[in-house]
Amino acid sequence: MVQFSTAHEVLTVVFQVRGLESENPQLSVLLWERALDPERGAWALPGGRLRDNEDLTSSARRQLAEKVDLREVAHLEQLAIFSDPHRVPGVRTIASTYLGLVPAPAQPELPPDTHWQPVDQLPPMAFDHHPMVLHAHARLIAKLSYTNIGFALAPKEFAVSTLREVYEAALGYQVDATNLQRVLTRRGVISRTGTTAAPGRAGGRPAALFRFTDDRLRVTDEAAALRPPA
Amino acid sequence: MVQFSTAHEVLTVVFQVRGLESENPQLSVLLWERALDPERGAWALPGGRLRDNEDLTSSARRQLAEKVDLREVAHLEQLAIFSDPHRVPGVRTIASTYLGLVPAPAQPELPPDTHWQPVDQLPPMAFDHHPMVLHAHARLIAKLSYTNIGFALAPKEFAVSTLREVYEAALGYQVDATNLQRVLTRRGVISRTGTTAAPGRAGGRPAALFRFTDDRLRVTDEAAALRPPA
DNA sequence: CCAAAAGTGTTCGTTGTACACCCATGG
DNA sequence: CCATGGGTGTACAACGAACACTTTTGG
Repeated sequence: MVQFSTAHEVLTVVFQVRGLESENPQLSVLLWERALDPERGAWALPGGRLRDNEDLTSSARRQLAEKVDLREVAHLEQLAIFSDPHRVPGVRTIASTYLGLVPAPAQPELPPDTHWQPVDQLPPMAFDHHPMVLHAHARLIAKLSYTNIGFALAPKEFAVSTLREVYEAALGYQVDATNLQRVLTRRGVISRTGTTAAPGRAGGRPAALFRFTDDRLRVTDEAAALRPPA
Repeated sequence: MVQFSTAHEVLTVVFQVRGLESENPQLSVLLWERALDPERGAWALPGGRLRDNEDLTSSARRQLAEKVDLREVAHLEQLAIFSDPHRVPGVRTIASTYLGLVPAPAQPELPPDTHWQPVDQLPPMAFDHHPMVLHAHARLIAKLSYTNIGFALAPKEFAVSTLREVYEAALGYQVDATNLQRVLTRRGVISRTGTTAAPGRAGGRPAALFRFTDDRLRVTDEAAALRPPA
């Protein structure tokens, strides 16, 4: 029967803000370089075939753990399905894409063919993986505005200035630290730990430390317009 | 090989606001009643197996056209994938769900086993189709707030009071006609046609007619917070 | 001229942005 | 005591909700 000649793969776009302590932190994607044809030398998203006894989310988690030894994914969500019959050569394969986020300080060990690539300098990519990254990035930018999704990118505890760097890297434009704090505090997204960080060698007032109130995705700005009557 | 024993189906949650000219319009879903086991007598979403040479969107369109003779779908978008290995008995089947919207005046011919069911009075449903409908409804409610998605539910031309009924049915709560007009006009979502509707027999000022400016989905309230600097 | 339906205007609170000003620390 | 970075306060504009008021029709 024809309907059995279709395979299903799961591909995950994993983002992390890297270089926080350096001059310019950057949002980066996890990619691996294909050693074999087709598309030898092109960069691909981590993932692979779906197994019989697992659902898609488990599969995404397993692939990341097995193939790139990455277990510190703080958030994972479905993106779109790519189903063009000719998106890859050979057996027809439908791809389910996921968005995965890794907190900033984590530095997992990576296999030699795997690297973090800044999202604004993507290398030539295999198959239809390039639009997948763009789609994931767009989703991340949107959700930073109306959810607490930043918890999955930021360190456990952080100064507001650090959080600003995380947001700037992910959004791709400058953010006012003052207002970032106000907006996120008003929404209950972040809260003070009570402790402070030591100032740098140049002096300056010690920064109050914050943490994200929740470590699960929450919508914090439900409906801007046409909300239910009070 | 195990990975070939998986089938893929497309299921579409089709919504329409019905009973606009009557006393209480309701948002309704298109469902058909299963005549055979498993789940005989339960209500199911329209859809079916994916063919070799079509992508998911084409498949959804084809299924609706073939099975329920429904061609007037004004908007169609991907929802989630349901991939629990045991979500249906027999061969493992992954379900891709779609949200479809049909404009209010359209009254397509339906097969005898197919009906429009009000979303707040859903009958017992087959497999995992019930959460799919809830998911689609939540998506619709959210998008009514920050996109022009109403174009796919409303008639071509309409008075603001009619549009209010559409929004109220879809959202499930009361909406102020004054503010609905202001918000949608300010965003450029609707615009006047220049013509007016004849008043009813009880009199009253003739209503100005509007239309949706676009007939494709557009985001009209991009980022409420953390938007790029001017 | 009155009821009914539609449309306009006004007020108010909330949210988000921009920016000036004050605070705490190291040298 | 001053540079540096952190934090608070204030002013302003935009948006949306609520509601009173005016306009236009049929009887």
